[in-house]
Amino acid sequence: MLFEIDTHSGVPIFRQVIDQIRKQITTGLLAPGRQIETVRDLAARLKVNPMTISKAYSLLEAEGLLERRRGVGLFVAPINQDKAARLKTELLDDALSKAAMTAIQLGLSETEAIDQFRRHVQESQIKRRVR
Amino acid sequence: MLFEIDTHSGVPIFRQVIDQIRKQITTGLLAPGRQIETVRDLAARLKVNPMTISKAYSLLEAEGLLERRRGVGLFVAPINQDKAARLKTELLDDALSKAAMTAIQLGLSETEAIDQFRRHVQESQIKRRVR
DNA sequence: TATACTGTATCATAATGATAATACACCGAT
DNA sequence: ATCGGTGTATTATCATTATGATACAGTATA
Repeated sequence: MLFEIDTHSGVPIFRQVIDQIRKQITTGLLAPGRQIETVRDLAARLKVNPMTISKAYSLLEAEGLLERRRGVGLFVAPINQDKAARLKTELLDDALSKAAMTAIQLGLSETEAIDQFRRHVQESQIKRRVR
Repeated sequence: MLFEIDTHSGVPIFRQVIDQIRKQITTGLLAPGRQIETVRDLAARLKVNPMTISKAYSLLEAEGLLERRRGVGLFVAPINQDKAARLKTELLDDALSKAAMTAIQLGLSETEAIDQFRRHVQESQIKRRVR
């Protein structure tokens, strides 16, 4: 479960953690029943306080995406396929609409915006392959 | 100079204000020499504390995008075309790369990602026209 | 039954962001 | 010279976010 944190973005760490895990659950990268990285491990890896991770996990549990097994750890909750799809659409629309609005605000034409976006998609794919 | 603030995004208000004004300056929507909305006015419109706006403006001044005229107000600074272009590219790349990464993380193919993005661009254009 | 893991509660502390109310220096125009 | 408009400094207060250190209940396993 690899991801990074941007400490300069102004977005709270626990929210970034939540966002990343949400993505990984909706795509099935984190499958239901699977145990997620322990609080202490993730905290150490991100060089962040354990309580910050615990907070993120607790909110994800309240959201119904994680399940707690006392003394054992936190696991990905079983998830309805419809719900997963809805969540995924929500995350996607949010990200894309923000970017689209920025491109339009910056005065790009539809074609220009899409060309630029294509470039970034291809770069992202490369990064992903390299990992 | 119209824009909105999302108080639920976790991103500080003063940063959102800075982002919006940066966009409007780099595109020339806010032309050099033009006076920007007063601290008190913008604060009232966004229903936000004046000092929060003052902070945003001060940082933009430190960045060289605004100029102070004592007792009068803040004005858009003259800006090198190269610099404007560079800033614009920076803002655009930032927005698009984030969105692209999200789309890829969510498992979309290049074609799917672009199709979805096109949809959002068209929606943004409509919103813009309506205003 | 120890031991070593889970998550989390509980303090205290600190930085950051935002608010509120007041006051001040500055400028332009009446 | 006064008045109303600039931005901003000041002081106090508050919520949120994050840290650090310590401690504890629950569970699995040796």
